[in-house]
Amino acid sequence: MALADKWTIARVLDEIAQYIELSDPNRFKSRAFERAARAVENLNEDISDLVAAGRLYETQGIGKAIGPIIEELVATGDSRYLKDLQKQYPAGIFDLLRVPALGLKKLGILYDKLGVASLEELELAAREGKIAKLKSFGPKTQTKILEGIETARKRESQYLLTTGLEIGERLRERLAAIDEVEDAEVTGSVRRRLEIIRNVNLAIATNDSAAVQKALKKVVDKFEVIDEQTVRGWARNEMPAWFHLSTPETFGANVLRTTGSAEFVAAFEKKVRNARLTARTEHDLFKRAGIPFVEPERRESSEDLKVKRVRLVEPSDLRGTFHVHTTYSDGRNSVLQMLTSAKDRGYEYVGISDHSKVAYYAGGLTEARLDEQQAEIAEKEKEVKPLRVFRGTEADILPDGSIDYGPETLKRFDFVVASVHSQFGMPKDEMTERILKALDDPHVTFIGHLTGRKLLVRDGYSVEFDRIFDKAARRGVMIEINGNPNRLDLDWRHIRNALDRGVIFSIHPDAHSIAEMSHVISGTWVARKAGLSAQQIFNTLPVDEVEKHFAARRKLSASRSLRA
DNA sequence: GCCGTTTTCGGCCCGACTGTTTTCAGTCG
Repeated sequence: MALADKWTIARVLDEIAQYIELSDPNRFKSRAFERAARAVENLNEDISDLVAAGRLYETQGIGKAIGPIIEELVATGDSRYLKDLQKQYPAGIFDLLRVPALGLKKLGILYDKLGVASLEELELAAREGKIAKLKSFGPKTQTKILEGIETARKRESQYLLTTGLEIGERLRERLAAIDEVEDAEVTGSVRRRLEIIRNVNLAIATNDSAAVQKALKKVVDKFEVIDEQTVRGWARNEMPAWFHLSTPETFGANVLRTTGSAEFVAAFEKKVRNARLTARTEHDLFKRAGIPFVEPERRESSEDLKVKRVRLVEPSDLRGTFHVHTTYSDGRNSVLQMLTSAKDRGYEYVGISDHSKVAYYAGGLTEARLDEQQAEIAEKEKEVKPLRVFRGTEADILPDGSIDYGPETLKRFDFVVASVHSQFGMPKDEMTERILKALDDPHVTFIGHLTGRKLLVRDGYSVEFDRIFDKAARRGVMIEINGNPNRLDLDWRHIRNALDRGVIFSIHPDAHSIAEMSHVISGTWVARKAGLSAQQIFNTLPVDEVEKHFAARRKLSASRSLRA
């Protein structure tokens, strides 16, 4: 029984690579550790079996230095090599990577020459002008770092929704275990599925708030009583959690009020003329108020009280999905593993799309590798019948707006996800023209992650949405709702506008592993926040209609290239 | 550090951008 599995080992090797990059001028040394980490991840065999059989060193990328580290991890679950490195640097030094323009090399120099290992020390050094004087640094870098610190600070109090969901659910379970707690529910921006949040809220029903307050002290590390009904607490290194207490009889109002948004709640209370309605559940509260129930995702503004209620799309409405990567490019699971996970989700169809040729950094496929990939799909799809497997690609939209691979190769695909992966800094008009030109290519089926944003890391590139939506609608090119929790791109705030202009959406996981197939769920949050029903999502269609659509697109691209 | 030799050193996935440089290193995708 191994004490470390391949994922743990890969993480250790990656961490070692980071430390080496800090200190060692030979960049290829850290690369070697990264390559070994990827090699370990891609093993198809149990790593402890491999070690036991003495065949570890047959793996490409594992040699006489990294091999023993892996053997030690398998045997003891620990690495002395990593521990020594950790001792040489203060904990948390890698947090500084959140400052844009600061990479591992610069971080290494800053620590070496100035002893800088925290945001505060970095800011002080920059303000005193010490950074500009360092070799290979200068005044512009120093200014950039100061700006970067601002960005990092602003983001420090913000968290991804998925983090809030995890913390909220954990707290809810612990609350539910307290005797005096009748009911507990995660509310606030987490319940509204807002993509960026600042805190976690929980509504608690109890007849003994004193006892619950006492018990809460054991649930969190830090604790502050705001008033009789409200307690704020913090778990170590986590965002603040607000606990809102009420009697079981008024729990419905408690849930409504603490779910928010403030604007929505105010509109609700105005509508019922501030009558003090009591109800044990939120649904009862709506009923007593004579207002049709509003899904929590749809409670951002007062307008949400007025719009016509529709049944919002749910994950179970999706009959398949697209934009799935495999080990052929930068995915971590094989073709068969990804197909199997689609089948296990009960899908009728799935579309595989590895990166295109120019995406070297992501292992983009040359035409020769594409042949191999398609041959493997043809072989493995027999094992997952009746799942229908569509052949696709995530093709780069090149800086001039043309699509990577060119028409001869693009013809081979059932669908093409076209995405921007380079030159993010293009001016708005150029970036817009670039995407508009991509929409002219008849091979393009979907536009992937339209704005390229990475939540809390970088803003998306700026584009003129109206022009892109209009043309996408005219050309019959669909726009992806990328469900990766780090992206959630397109932003839900833009979707209603796109819909009014005739755009069709499709919810994709952008999955790089089996686990990431569940990103379609976060994708549905975006769609629900925008008020979309199943009828407005392409991949709720049954497989024969999807096939029909692709066939029609192919005919179109054939006729257009004839005319050209 | 790993690999693979025209076997014990030299190359290692690309390209744009930026700021620091007189020719290139670090960062980002």
